[in-house]
Amino acid sequence: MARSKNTEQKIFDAATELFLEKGVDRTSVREIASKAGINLALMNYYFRSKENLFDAIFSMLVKKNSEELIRILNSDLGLFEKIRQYVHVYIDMLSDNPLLVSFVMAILHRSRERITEMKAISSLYSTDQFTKQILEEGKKGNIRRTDTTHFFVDMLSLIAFPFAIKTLVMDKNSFSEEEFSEFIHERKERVPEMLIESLKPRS
Amino acid sequence: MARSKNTEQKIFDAATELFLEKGVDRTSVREIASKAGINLALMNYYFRSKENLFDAIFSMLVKKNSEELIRILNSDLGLFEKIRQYVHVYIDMLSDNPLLVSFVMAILHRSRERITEMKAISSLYSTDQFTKQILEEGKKGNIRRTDTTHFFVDMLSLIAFPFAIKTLVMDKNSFSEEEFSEFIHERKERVPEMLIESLKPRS
DNA sequence: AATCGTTTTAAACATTGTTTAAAACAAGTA
DNA sequence: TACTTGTTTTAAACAATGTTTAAAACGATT
Repeated sequence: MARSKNTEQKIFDAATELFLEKGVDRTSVREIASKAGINLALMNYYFRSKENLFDAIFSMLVKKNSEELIRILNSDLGLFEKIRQYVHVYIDMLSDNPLLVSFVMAILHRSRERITEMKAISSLYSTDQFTKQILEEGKKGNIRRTDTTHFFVDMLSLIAFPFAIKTLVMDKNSFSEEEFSEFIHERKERVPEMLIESLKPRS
Repeated sequence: MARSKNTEQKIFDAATELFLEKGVDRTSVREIASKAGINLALMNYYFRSKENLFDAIFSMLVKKNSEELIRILNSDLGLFEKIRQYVHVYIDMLSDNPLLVSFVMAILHRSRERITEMKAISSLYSTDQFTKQILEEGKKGNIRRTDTTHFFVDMLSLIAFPFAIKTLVMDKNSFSEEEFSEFIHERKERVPEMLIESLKPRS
């Protein structure tokens, strides 16, 4: 049996917090060990290396946060309502974990060559159903014919980027944390309307 | 006189390339010295520390790339034409330096607490003229009344974020470098039209 | 209480950013 | 030339990093 309740989990939790807060490369193993209250070498005992620990944490974060989003995309909601729900849930999720975007961005830059092998990433890719829906509505004439890749990128950009530049936005507008939250809250209405507007046939 | 042509510049150039490519924290001083063909200790002789060298490089990159953008924002172009030019020039600039966005994103996460003191950043803030223009056009009824902060964030998001997730977009769509360039090229028309559309009075 | 596999520990290792003190150099001065 | 002065370069050492190792401590089974 384990001597203490669950050493592996303690390492995992401490590292998750530190990685999100300070970034992987600026978090030392000794810092993780100290926060978890364990011996330095136990990190290498349970996870083979710091990089391996990071991979595990990254996978967990992506999986935990992407499942509900994928469910919405693959649901049989109407297109406009689906867009509204997706944006709403996505922004709420990032509001709960505002460091997630910057963290993922940093990772995309940091491990560019390893992206393809990071299985967790591909779980974000299930847009087939959503893509088909846009194309069909286009054929029916209910919306403008739209490049689905562009549209999805537009949607992700409007949702996620503001979190990545949170510091800049707060600094420039002298926002408090509450004011930034309010700003983000407003985007839950604004972004879907903007996206839907861009889909409606030209008047 | 300097023994070799310009050691300081050689360090600066080598570090710039490596920082953009691999990120600051994953670039060692010995690697910089090796690439620049100089002794290890010269980095600390010319720049006081690696962090200091990074600050100098970051300032240079921001200044070099932001001047033309600020000029456009403060010009007396009509609003729609100004938006078209801004997006066009910005995307061209990022196309020439596609690692810039990820680099800046990583920095925003990495040095969150130092952002305010990074003077270079504030040079991106000169949006007063642009903001005033949007408000005035709104009053005149030429466009919808729009929250200027939201609009500027929308614009930046649609311009910059696709570069940050370049790897994902290429991976998902099996894009070659050329195809990604073409994709980005298309956004130079798409993004301004989407933004302008969102400003036009509801039909 | 003896044994076995698992978990934890302290110590050492190579590599990182940084500092130091001496050497090498260019330019001016006698 | 020979000598001095200030700048630039060098090699070596430093503390801190991620990692490995071998031994100790532990819990469970016999």
